[in-house]
Amino acid sequence: MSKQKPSIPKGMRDFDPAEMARRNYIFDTIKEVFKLFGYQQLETPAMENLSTLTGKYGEEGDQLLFKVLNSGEFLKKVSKDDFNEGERNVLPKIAEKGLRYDLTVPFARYVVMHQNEITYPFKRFQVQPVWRADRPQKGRYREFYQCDADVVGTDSLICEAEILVMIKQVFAKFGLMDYAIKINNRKILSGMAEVIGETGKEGDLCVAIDKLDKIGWEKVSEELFQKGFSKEAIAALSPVLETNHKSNFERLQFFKEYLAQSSVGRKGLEEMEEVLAFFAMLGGNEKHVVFDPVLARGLSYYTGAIFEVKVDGVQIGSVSGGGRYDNLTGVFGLPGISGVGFSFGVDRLYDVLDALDMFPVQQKESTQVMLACFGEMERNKGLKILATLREAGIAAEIYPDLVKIKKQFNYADKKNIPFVAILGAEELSNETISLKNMKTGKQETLSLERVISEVKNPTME
RNA sequence: GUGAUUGUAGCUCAGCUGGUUAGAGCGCUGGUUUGUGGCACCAGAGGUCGCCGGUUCGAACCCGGUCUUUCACCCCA
Repeated sequence: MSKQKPSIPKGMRDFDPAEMARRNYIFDTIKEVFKLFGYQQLETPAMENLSTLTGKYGEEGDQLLFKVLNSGEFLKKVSKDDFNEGERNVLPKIAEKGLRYDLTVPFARYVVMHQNEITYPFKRFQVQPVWRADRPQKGRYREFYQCDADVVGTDSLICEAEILVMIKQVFAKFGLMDYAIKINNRKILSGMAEVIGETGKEGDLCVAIDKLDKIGWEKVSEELFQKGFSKEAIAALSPVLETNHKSNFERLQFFKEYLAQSSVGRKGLEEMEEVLAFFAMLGGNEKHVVFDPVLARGLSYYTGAIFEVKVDGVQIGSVSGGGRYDNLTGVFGLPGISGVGFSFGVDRLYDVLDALDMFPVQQKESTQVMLACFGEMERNKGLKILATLREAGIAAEIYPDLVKIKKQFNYADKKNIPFVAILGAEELSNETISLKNMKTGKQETLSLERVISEVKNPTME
C-alpha cells in the first residue's frame, strides 16, 4: 500500500471505456475510408534511432523530440570535456534512440529499408501514437494518435486529388458540415519569394504569412521586416491579400499574372490546377476546398502540394494536414522517390466532435445482456446459458458473485446494459428465463431461443 | 524554450483579513424493500487541503522550491 498517490507524466492521458468507444468510432471511420481507397496498414516501432529522426522537422522539431536514455552505463562515453561543453556534446553520447515525432519519417525509413520488396506505387496507412515534448495546451498533447495515409513511388497528382476526396468522405461520415480544406503548393510560395525579390527566404516567408488570419497584415509585415525582408518586397506582397474573398478560379487567374516571372511559381500553379481538375473528374465538389496562398505549414520536407483542414466554430487547431515530399527517402540514401500523404489528428477530432456534440449515441461496445442469478444453482445453469448466448454472437456477461439481485441490477444499470436475464427457482424448474428490457422496464418469461431473438431484435414495448 | 495560471473528499466546488475536531451538492456503501435498476427517505464511509521546505505561539490561507492543470507566445495534429 503506497501512501503517495500515483500520477502520470505531463501531457499524457488515460482513456476510460466511454472515451475509448468514441475514439474507436473515429479510428474505425478513418480506417474504413483509407481501405476504400486501396491503402494497407503498416506499423512501425515507437522508438527510432535518433539519427533517423533528427534534421527532418526543422530546428524546432528537433527540440521537441523525446530522447531515450541509453541503457546500461550511459555516462561511460561522456568525457569531462564533453560535459563542460554542454548538452550538445553530451546528448548524442547518452541517447541514441528517440520516440517517433510523426509517422511520415518512420515510413520513409521503412520504404528505404524494404525498397526491393515493395511494389510501387506503395499505398500504406498507419494509425499509431506519436510523441512531442511540447508544452501541453488545449488540443495539444505530448502523446497523440495520427492516422496517416501516404503513397510513395508516383508523382501523379491523382494522389493529391484523392486525398481531397478522402478528407471529404471522412468528414461526411462524421456529419461535419462547416470546415475548410486549405490547399496550397510550396512551389507557389517559392514563386512568391522569387517575384518579390527574396529568393531563398521562403522559410521565413511561410512562417510569417501563415499567421495572417491570426495577427493581421500589419503584424505580418512587421515580422517580415524584422526577418530582413526589404520594404519593397513586403509591398510587393500586399496584392496577394486582395485575393482573400475570391473564388479558387479567380485566385488562380490572379497568380498566373503575379507569378508570371517565376518558373517554379508557374509550375506550382500548374500542379494546383491539375489537382483540382483530377478532383473534379473524381466527382469532387469544390465546396470546402480552398486554394489558400498563405497556407504554409511548418514541416521542412514538403516540396509540392500542402494541405490543412480546420473545423469552423471551435477553438482547436488543424485536425488534418499533409503534403507532397519529393525527396524524403533521399536523406536515407534512396533518391528519386516522390511521396504524398496526410494525417488526421484523432485527439483533436475527438475534441472537435465532443465540443460540437456530434458523437453518435451508439452502445456498440457494451454488453447486450447480463445474467442475474438468485443462487448458486441458478448461477451454474446460467453459465451454460451464457455460453449459448455468446455462441449466438451476443455480448453477454454474468454477475460473478452471489449477491442480492438488487445489486446485480444496479450493476447492469450503471453499465448501461440493455437487457437483464433473470434466473431464479421458478425459471429453473420451467426451463425459462425472465428477460427484462432495462429501457422500457418490461419483463417477460421466455425460452432461451426467444431470449436470443429478443436481444437481437427487440420487440418488447 | 519565454511569460502567466491552477491544485481542498471519487467528481464539481465553498472555506470571510492565518485562530480550536476542514464543509456542501453529486457520487459511493448499507438500510427502508431476503425475486428486480432508475424515484424517495434514513444512516454511513471517504481528505496529513498536490508535494517539500520556510515564516509564525498557530498555516488550506503568507513566502520559496518542485510537480501538475489551463492559457498566450513559439511551433504544431
